[in-house]
Amino acid sequence: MESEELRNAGLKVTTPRLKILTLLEKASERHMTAETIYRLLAEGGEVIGLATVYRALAQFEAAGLITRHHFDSGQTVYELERGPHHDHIVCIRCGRVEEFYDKMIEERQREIAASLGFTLSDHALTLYGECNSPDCLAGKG
Amino acid sequence: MESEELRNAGLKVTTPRLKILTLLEKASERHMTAETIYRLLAEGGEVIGLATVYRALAQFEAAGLITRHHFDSGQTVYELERGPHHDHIVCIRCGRVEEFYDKMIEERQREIAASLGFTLSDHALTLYGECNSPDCLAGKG
DNA sequence: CTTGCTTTTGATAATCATTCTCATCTATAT
DNA sequence: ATATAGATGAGAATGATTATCAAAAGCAAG
Repeated sequence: MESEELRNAGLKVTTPRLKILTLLEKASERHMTAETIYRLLAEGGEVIGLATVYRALAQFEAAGLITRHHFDSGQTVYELERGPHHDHIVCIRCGRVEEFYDKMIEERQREIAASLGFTLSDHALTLYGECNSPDCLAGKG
Repeated sequence: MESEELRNAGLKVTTPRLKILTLLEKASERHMTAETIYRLLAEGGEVIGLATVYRALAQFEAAGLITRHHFDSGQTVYELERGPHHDHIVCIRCGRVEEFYDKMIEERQREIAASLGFTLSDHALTLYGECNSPDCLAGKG
């Protein structure tokens, strides 16, 4: 239950936090902007202040519940942290996001960082291209 | 000469554009924010409107003269396009940026995109870690 | 090398995403 | 039920970037 997750993260269990966390778990789209989360909640009748949405997202991120991504479009998107690490591929036409994991790339990154004298702590890999899904080719995807 | 580059890019040769392009070519730091470019020019006695800096950078990017990067800090940095493609590794302590190119990673990316049904057009790979340079370990790097 | 027309520039207003402020409200321990 | 630290919401503030518009500069023609 979401209450547990919040408690474990050292956060008080409040209505706004529960609503936001639940949305992140239930929404069909895994990668959302703060604005989108705010809007989806409002459309569902749950009006939560935008500032509260930003605050909760920052706290969830600090607690490791979610991850923040900066794609090249400049938008900041949040994603519920579940399952193992993965990278992203974004469709430049319809914006759809897919995930992937590649062991070889992960290993090479560590080698490269080491060879440059860095202690690797994180990385961001995003591929951009055109997904050729029917929806995308049609118009809006 | 820079005038040529501007003309080839289909841009009129103007003083502000020349100054900005020259700075990008001469500066010791290859990755700069618009604000930094503005400040460096001002310090060098070349006061150019900040709006003009942004405009010129956008035009240079459209012309393929420079590239824009979004690192996870959220800041937008511009880099003169010279030499072949490369990716970046950023020190999370001092902000230093190094470049690298890895053929194996490049190839895997193409394979991954294809396997997911995408036509790859671009990618952004940035590693984050601590560079262990003396300057960085000291204090400011 | 002046004229005229188009583009560019600079100062500043506007916009957008995000964070801050602060008075009010709520979760939770007692 | 009560006290209190922490959370919320509305809107102001901030920072980065873009838009507006009058004045200035580039460039082609005479």
